Amino acid sequence: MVTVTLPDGSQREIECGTTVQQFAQSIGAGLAKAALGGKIDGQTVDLSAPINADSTVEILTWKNEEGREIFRHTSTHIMAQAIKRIIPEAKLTIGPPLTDSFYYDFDVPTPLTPELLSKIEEEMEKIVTAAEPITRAELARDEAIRLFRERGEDYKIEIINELPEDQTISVYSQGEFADLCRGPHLPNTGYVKAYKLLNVAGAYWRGDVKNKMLQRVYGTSFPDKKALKEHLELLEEAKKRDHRKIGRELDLFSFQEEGPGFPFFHPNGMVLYNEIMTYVREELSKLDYVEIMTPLILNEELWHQSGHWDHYRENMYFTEIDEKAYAVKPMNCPGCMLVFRNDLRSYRDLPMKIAEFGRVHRHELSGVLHGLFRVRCFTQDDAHIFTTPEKLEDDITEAIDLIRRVYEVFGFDDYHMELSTRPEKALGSDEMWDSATDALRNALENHGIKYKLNPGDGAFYGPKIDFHVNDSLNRTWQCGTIQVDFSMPERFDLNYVGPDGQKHRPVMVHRALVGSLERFIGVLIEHTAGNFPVWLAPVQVAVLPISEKHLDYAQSVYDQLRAAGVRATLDVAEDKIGMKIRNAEIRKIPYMLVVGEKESAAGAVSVRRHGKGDQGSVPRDEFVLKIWDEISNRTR
RNA sequence: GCUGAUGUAGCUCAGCUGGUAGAGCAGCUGAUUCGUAAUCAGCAGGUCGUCGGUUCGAAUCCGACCAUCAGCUCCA
Repeated sequence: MVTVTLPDGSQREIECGTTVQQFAQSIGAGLAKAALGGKIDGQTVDLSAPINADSTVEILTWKNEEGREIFRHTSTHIMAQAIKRIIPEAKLTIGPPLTDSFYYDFDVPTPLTPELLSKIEEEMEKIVTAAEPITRAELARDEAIRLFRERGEDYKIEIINELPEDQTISVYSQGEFADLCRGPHLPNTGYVKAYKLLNVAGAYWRGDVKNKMLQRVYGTSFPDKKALKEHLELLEEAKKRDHRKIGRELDLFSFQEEGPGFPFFHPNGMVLYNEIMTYVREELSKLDYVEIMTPLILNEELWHQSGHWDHYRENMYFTEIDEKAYAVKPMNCPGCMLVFRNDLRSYRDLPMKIAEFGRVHRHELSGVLHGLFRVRCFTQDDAHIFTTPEKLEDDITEAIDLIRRVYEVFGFDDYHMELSTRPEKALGSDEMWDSATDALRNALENHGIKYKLNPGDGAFYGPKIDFHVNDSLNRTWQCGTIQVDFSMPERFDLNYVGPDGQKHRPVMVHRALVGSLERFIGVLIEHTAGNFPVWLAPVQVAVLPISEKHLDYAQSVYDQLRAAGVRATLDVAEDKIGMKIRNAEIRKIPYMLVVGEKESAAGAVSVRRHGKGDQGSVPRDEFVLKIWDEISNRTR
């Protein structure tokens, strides 16, 4: 007998060699039915794995992330089996589960077509219906190599050869299909009741452009059809929030063939742009920032000095003026360096916080352009903080607080932070790196902030904290950032005069709150689905006269709103009120004021809130006060 | 940049195997003056992404280019 400890701390005695499946059965039939795999002492295992010693055991179901991974991993094998049946010469590579989907990469003689997907799905159906038992076998290295050589699976052999000597090599089989796989897997293929192949795409072997391009098939799967349907509807819903679509519908911005990757902001989009800048400026002035503006084009020499020519040339645009080489700035820092260096600085000036809404141009690969999320020209709400090593942590803390406050005002809670540390190729001494990394880490931990650690992912000039925000399809985009920089002050020979009368080298921090205004606006659009809070809405109020007879009164209401600084429109069209409301609703205007006979007699307005319907009639002055309050407080 | 897909009116889309383009919405004009998500009628709008080729004839077939979309991190 062995003693099994469950996650809740309770213990059970069971016979040695009992499988996870049997153990689940002994707890309850329901659990046994829901079980997808197990976890013995923290190690995920098949349901058929025996429990051979005293251990902690957890039964994994759809509710556990690991359970879902097992489920998706088996799904990817089923898909691979189906594809091997249709294209026998397809070579298997890797096929992992993702958060809510899975994929498998194949080396195939001709690219897969979307039409093939339904054929593959039909074949998968057969495999699922057959409920093929899935078996695990542990093989010696040479046996495994022989097996995959016979099957012509060159990539699997490559993988085996790279596995450490002491690694157990396991092969999972179902019917005629066998795959090198660590597992664990479901007991049979019948578990995967609902699945859908989503798309095909190219992907490089091991993600390296130098390698051969493989064909990747994406799919998703669920234990039942209902869950699959809900998931697909969610994807559909997310597409409706796509900022590119809403940007067109609300006439916020456009892209033109004449400038791929260079967004054109329309009047409505400019309102968002300017409101964001106004708000950020308010926050900056509270913290004693100063603001500068530096040129877009600067002599190429500067970029040699800054190191961008060495490290960032590929992404830069170059030009010539009076037969001299110039570059369009991809970052704002060098310009700011020149401003700092333009004067003698005292320790009394530090920390010196210099902000710039800097417009930068970067040559991104054509294939990665993506609406406002990935553009070739954007404005950063940049700032460079010149400080001393002693004050560094306080300045970082202030920046973190600022970023979080700003995100809160915009209604964001779906973001996470990542701390990136020293990469292989790095400038500066170990001590500098350690103290800067500590400053960042302490600032995070003193706030009790959870963060993801990216060892070796820092910039060559210093460690950083990045803020990542999720889009409607759960893709993450970097927005805010706080980066410590040892390199720039050195390269530009920046100094300040200390209390001792000697020259000292300042520490520099780059920081951006929303990052790229363009990207942030994109995220904001998806986050709100275009239903902006009143303070941001391009049009805040639509005044809708019932008929021409009420135009004069409507005009006076409109004038009053405009005089109060409210962005209002007056709908003078000869439409019925239903049509005017519909038009305003479609444009997602937060407030509609219906004015007719009753209102003009009472000096009132009938308020209709976007998406919420009629809110009843209020005196016009009262409405103006209320909306003014909402705007100036930036109510979410 | 690479792989695949797509490109027809401002928007959304139709146009089978080649026979010189069509709808709805939006726009304009007129009628209607109306109470909380679409009043009626008429008009106008496209060198079918660009350039080249095949053909008596190309939106349709072929090629190149441009743009857009998905993917190119998840390690058996």
